[in-house]
Amino acid sequence: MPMRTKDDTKQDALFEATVKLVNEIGFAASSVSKIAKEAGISPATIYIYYKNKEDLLVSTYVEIKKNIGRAIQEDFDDTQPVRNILKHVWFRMFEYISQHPDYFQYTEQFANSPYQALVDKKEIEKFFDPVIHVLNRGIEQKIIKNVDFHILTAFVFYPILAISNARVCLDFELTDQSIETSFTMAWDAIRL
Amino acid sequence: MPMRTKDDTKQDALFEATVKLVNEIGFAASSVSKIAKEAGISPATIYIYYKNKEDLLVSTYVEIKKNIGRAIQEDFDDTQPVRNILKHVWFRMFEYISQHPDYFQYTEQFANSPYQALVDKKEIEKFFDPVIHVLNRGIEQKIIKNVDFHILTAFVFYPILAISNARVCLDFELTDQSIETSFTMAWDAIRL
Amino acid sequence: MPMRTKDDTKQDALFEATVKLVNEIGFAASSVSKIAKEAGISPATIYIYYKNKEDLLVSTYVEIKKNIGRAIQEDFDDTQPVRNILKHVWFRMFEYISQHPDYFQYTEQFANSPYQALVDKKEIEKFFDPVIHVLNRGIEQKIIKNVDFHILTAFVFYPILAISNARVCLDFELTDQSIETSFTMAWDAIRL
Amino acid sequence: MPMRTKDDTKQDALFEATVKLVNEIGFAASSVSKIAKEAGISPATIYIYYKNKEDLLVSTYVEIKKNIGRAIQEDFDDTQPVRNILKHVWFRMFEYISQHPDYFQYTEQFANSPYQALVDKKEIEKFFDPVIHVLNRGIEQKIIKNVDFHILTAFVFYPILAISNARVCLDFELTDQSIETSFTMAWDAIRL
DNA sequence: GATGAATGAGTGTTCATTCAT
DNA sequence: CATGAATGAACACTCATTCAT
Repeated sequence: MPMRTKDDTKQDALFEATVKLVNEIGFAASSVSKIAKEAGISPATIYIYYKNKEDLLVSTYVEIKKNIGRAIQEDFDDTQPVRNILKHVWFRMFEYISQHPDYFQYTEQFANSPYQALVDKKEIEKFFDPVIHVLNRGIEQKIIKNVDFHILTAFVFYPILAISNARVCLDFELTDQSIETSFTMAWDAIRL
Repeated sequence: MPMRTKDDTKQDALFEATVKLVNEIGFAASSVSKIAKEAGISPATIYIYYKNKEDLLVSTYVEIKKNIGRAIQEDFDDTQPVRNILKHVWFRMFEYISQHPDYFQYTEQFANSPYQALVDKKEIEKFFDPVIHVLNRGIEQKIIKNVDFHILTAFVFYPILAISNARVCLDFELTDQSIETSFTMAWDAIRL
Repeated sequence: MPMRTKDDTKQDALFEATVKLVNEIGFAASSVSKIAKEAGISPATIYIYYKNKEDLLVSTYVEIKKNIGRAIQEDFDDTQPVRNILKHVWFRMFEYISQHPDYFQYTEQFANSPYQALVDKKEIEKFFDPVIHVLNRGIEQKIIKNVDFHILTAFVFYPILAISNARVCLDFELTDQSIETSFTMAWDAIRL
Repeated sequence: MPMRTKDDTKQDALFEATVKLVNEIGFAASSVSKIAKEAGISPATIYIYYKNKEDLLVSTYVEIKKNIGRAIQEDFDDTQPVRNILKHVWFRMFEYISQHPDYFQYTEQFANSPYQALVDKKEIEKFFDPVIHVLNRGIEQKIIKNVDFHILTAFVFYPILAISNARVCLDFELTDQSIETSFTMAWDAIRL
């Protein structure tokens, strides 16, 4: 949590530099000084905006998660049927990852690092509350299988990550048709 | 030309120490000397068994993947219907992850680290050939949706990881019933 | 943009420590940490002033060579006859080596180490240009034998090193008379 | 001083490997294991033939010096006039260095390393006794300047090293004529 | 005699962080 | 607010040497 002060451009540069470097050379190799150099500032300056390296990395993660949460809730229409809403959210998420593969990749690396333990899970879940709400509604309406929330997301959203990962890492190409099919598969998995 | 012989227990200890430490403190923090200390040997000794740190980590990963591949092919019966085989494999994998959460978690961390790029993907895929074969058979028999292999696995196997991850990281409990349901969901996702 | 300024005394101490240690324990044994300890600074600090160990050693060499070049050109009088100039230079060099046996010994060790290959030979030769000029003048005036510059210096200056080396290493004593004779020998070697 | 045992070929290989490696990568970088690998034997085997690394390097040096001493005394004819003998020796030495630039370069590196202090100077000088004898005869016969032996060799033999070094390191070419002249210069330097 | 395994001590270098300016 | 200088601690790795076989 940065203590917002004068120079927002520095903080933005820092955010971008962190994501870029972690994607390029990995978590372990992304040192404070390298990030600082990438952002065009002094290593010491980082400690004005963030408590320490951990804080920088965690804050960057939370920031991206917030962005994703915001993105999938754009044009969110609670009056629609459950399937429509989920499809909307699903495509929004897919789109976000496609447009920001670097942000997405950062979260993937982060989520499998020990830093993950330092994140306030409640704060993250907050960003995704509306989606949880819709899933619960689907269960109540006997449209969706009555299983734990974790299992549902494992079939709805986790595959997006897997597919995106394959796309990013293995240069695997996706047609519009197969994206459409993918959502159908997600829906088939959870619907009653 | 006689000589002192290589000590198999040392290499085993090294394997276990690597997995344990990476799980406990993460990839980045797992230094060669810490791994050596955990294994009860000198850091220098590691370089007798492995070319360098990278080789140690990659070899450990490949070893686990090989184990998983072996595990899911136990009692593999190609004469069975596609669904039965997949269910068998699915449960085998679930069981393996449940019994070796540390091995599994290591692969998860590894797969999202920059080391991942160093693995010979073909070698890994080899271990999972029979499964790929069954999926293809399902497609030919018009039992399974005709989409890319990456997408199919994203819905069949990736959710296992997500669910297991939740179990490991969030102490989320699973009933036999919900495991059963989970496979049904995987199958519903991919079946025609 | 204020900052802490670089400490000139540190770099001087580093220079002296490098020379001293290389003379005492040799090139191979002079590790970065030993040099740092001798200079009274942290090993890490060296990397603020020099790119790496190689840079430290090469820079130290070039610095000494520059000093020698400067020393032998003091009171250099181009209007004098060739022999007088050479005698002046010869004695200046002899004096420098006598007064700075450690600097001189450093260059001797360096010149026979693999680091030698990393030095910009042109840059070094620049420091000795006037001397080369005088030798050429002597050749033109038919006072000095018309042979390659390398051979001339091999007889004029290289013996100084040999004699000085003997003095430093073997505690061999030199009288003023024998120094005088030594120059005569150098001159006899090259004069026509 | 190796304790000559069964396998002389191993010791020869060791000698050649040591010289080769020191020339290629320098003194500091020439580790025992690298030398062993170059010689095609185990590092441990070196300790059968030599007390330690130092012993290996020093013995190799002494061996080469002995060879040089032997070489310059070939066809040595004590009945000849002083100048003829010196010329003979001078050319023999020049020839040896030309034919064994690697051996020569090893001695140059060694003589400027701290190992040099470990050599029994008397033992080396022994190999060159006849030459010293001739120089003394020249002084007695008032043919050669009456100065210390170190100064005489500094002008007779040291320039050979300087010229050879230039040849080896700087690809500087020598004609037969200039070799002839070089000896004349050496002689001019020391003759009365 | 000869080996590869094994290691404590050390290598050059980078780290996250602090501090005087 | 922002900096480059400074560092103790750690890094991955190699060293010379010993030892059981």
